[in-house]
Amino acid sequence: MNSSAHQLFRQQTIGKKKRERTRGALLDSAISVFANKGYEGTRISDITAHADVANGTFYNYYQDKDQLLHDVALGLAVEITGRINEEMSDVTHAPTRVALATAKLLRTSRKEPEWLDVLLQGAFIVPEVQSATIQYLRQDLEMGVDQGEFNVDIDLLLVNQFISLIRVAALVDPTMSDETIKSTCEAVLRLVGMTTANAKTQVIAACESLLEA
Amino acid sequence: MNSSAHQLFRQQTIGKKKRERTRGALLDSAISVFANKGYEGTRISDITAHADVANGTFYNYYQDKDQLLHDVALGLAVEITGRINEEMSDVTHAPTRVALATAKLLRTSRKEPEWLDVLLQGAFIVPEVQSATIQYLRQDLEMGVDQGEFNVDIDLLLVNQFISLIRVAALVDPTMSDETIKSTCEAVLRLVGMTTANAKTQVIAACESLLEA
DNA sequence: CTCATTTTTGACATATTCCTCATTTTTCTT
DNA sequence: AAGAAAAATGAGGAATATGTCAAAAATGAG
Repeated sequence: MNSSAHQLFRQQTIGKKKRERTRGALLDSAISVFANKGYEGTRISDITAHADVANGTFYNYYQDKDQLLHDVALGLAVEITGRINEEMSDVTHAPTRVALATAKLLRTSRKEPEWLDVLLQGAFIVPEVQSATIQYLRQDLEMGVDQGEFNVDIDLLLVNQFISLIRVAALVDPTMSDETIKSTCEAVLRLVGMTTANAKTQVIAACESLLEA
Repeated sequence: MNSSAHQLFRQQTIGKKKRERTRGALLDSAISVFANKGYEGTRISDITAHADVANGTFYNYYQDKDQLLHDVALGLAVEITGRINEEMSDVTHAPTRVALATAKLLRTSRKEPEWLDVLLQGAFIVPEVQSATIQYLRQDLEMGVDQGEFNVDIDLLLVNQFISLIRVAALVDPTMSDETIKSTCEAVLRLVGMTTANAKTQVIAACESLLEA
């Protein structure tokens, strides 16, 4: 086995001691297996087989699947939100930030569909991952209200509605076409109270560099 | 065992032959167990124990869990959408229909949280249940566009976004407060392109008889 | 009530997964 | 290169689940 396209955690552990490298292999394998079989449907042996290590090796690193999901999903959350926020450090217009972040996230999912899948599974199971995921989003939403662009109460329900629109995009169109990305960006802007027309305009402006047509 | 509050399928099979009554008991038990342990996490023995029948009895009725989920979720879909549609047969204003249907569905979930939970699990796993669930919704959405009230393209993505907002309400607030119901109704109307203000007005008008405050 | 038919039962054989740990292999420091 | 420490191994015992079936029990039509 060990035929993952991605290498997120192994990349991070190159050069380090064997212990960290094996952990990286387990984490990378967990991404693939969780994404393909779902968290519940995943057996420990699926992960060790995928990582090309013996069954017992798993238990040198984790006590159970939950701990593994925790580490994997949190690692993904840090990686993904970190990248996106970095790339948007100079954007101060809230609708632009929200549209851009959504588009960038969904584009990540086009390249690495497993990442978003596992991140979202984690966000709905591990509270700590949910917090990490929500954190930046909530800031941008409140910024939008302060700027008078968004017209809606920001609460836990709204933030979860937002995340669920992301999830649906990945579910309905796993190839994540530009069309799906644009539609989703527009939908989240409508959700936060922008008009259909404004949402369209914002998405075109914010994503012209990211997307075609 | 057999301590369900609800009695949906047993109610439907009272007076019929033993075979149908046992099937009803299995279906009712499946609702409770699927809702509490999730489809993947459910063991056949959980269901037979809950239904107060022997292990082998399950196999007199179903070959596997999938078939059971199919029957349960489809039965719930028919029951729930049937009731709601009947109660709205005289409503022709699309925004009112959508707000009302959403509010009624979520109120059902307050009384029988397990029903909506299992229905949605089914909708994401069994294609036939998804079709049954989407059917009426899509009609109302297209009606809203024709009436010039909704301002958005109706496609599979949108319909799934709609359903996911329902799901989130149940997830974030299992008690399903009036507040959550109203917020969700407003969110779905914003999603289909109404302004925040219009959405609020519509929800108040449509749901004044259903909800307090 | 009778008894052929239908339905239920639960022990059991099979299969799967988990987790441990004594042993082997690898790592890497000196 | 030697050798102590670290890591990996995989056989196997314990626990859990599945699906079968001959026998027992319940049903309900006449």
